[in-house]
Amino acid sequence: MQETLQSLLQQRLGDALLKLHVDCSLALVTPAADIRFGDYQTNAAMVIAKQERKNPREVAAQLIEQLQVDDIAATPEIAGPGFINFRLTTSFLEKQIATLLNDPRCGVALVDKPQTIVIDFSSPNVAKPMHVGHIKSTVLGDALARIARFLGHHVITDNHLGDWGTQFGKVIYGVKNIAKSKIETVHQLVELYREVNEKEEHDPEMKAAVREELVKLQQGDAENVAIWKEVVAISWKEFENIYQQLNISFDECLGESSYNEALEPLVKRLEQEGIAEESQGALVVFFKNHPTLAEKPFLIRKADGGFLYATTDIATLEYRKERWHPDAIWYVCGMPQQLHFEQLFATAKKIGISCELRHISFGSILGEDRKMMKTRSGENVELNALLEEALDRAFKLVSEKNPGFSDAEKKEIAQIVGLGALKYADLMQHRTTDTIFSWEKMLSFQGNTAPYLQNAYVRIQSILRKAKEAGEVVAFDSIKLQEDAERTLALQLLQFAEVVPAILSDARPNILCLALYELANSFHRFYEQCPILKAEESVKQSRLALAQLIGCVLRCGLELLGIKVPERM
RNA sequence: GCGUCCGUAGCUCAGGGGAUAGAGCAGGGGAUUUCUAAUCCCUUGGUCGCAGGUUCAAAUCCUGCCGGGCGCACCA
Repeated sequence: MQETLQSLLQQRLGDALLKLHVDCSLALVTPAADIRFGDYQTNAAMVIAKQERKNPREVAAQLIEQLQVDDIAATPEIAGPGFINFRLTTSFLEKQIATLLNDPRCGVALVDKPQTIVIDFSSPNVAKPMHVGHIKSTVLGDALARIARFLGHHVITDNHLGDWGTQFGKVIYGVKNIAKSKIETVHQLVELYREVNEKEEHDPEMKAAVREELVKLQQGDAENVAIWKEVVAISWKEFENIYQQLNISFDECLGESSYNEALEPLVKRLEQEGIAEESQGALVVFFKNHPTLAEKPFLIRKADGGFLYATTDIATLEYRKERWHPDAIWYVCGMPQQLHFEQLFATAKKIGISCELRHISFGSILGEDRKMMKTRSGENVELNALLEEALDRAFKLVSEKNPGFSDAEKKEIAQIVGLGALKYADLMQHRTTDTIFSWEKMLSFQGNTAPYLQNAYVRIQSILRKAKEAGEVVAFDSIKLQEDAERTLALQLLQFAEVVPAILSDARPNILCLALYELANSFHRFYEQCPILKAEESVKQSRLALAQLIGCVLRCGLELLGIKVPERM
């Protein structure tokens, strides 16, 4: 297991505590809260002082006497109420940074105990277009999958498509009775659905006919099944196009329809086992002694005998358990569905499914008016339109800056920058905070945005290209950290190994975004202050190597978020 | 009504027991014959919704209140 700076210091602290015969798991080494306090700090003395009713600064002094860090840091200092501050030596940082060169993992260790994790995300509904509401689940789920895989976990991504349900009665009725020509797009399906929906309101006969079509589908009627399959295929074609643009793929796309056969026996079993009971004509699961769910029954069969998405979700859970024996299942799904997942997980407990179940929820996307984002006519904003606008805006941006690029190159760059900006905007905030959608902000070159990070990368590549053209053969074997800017960069580069593993504990890619932003910011400062190509030979070598390393970490970090980097922009 | 999440600078947000609460934008002032200024530097701006409590230490934990979002039986 590779050490990070933090774990190394933590170990040294542990050794010192051992010598003092103190057992204290709360004594933590953390990155310094402020550069004035050095590189890392520990509150160990204060925690121990509390336990043993001693003076914290005295405890700190004793601790420092036992701390063996002279090979890596200056003598630790006591500060404030009893913090111990560590300042790593430059030579140690230089030594450590050398291990990063040529490391494709940028210093990030694999986890000790790989887990099998099923990640359920995206999950759009068939016969409807994907809209803004799907983007967070899709982008966040993909990023988490990439990160978990990178750390060595066995990840199964599963797109739980909404490809079954009452809406198909209407769609099939529409296809059979209303459609004038062959249906080829999701928009036509939506139109059809809308028309049927409106007409059946004041037409009981039609309502009955719609219902009949649904029943026939559920009973396996050949014609209706064929229409259903066609509808799924039309939808999938459009989804696939979006996923392709977003560079997102799935191991499995087991939609709700995959579990049709399992529902009946499942419900019977739950009833027999006394887990579910009848109530007001429906079959429900009660959680009688649960603090908050006591009065919230979980409906698994309607009074009319139909099943619900709760039913499908239980069946899906059992299927996943059986097929993959996962250690964890993550549901990347919006906040409004919290109650549903609490109920689902409580049910899982009742039926003896013990793997870790997490609802990874996230905030909504709001318009600049702070209300749910809608089009002027009050409809959901379609994802297709959103992607198109991202590409458009990015294309204009590139064209302004680099009119000389060919259209093909501009398009390629627009794709990377525009979609990167869109994804990054969904990942850079704490996931539960609502996002206020703003093209201007996400495409800005200032602040914590994808273009800012991509631009840092592009500048690095430009320098490396020039170096190559000038015939520089860079021996990336030694980095000398002379300037403050260089030292800061080295520290941040080494801390990448600490940040990435920390993301999953609370599913928060935003901490990676922040770290990358700070790295890019430090690079830009370094870029202003420290000439690279014009520096004298030995310094040039070191700075080129440092720049290359920054580029690698930026690229690696952005890739973990599902974002690409351009070579020019 | 019950549940749940949230209230931090003019705006958008970090920070979720530790030091003097941080960024970006906006406002003010500077830097460019460039290694891509799509950048950088300096600066103004905050009783962390309010009131109690726990603690050596609270924006952070607990309780109450105020204000908002979302969810609560046959949609997903």
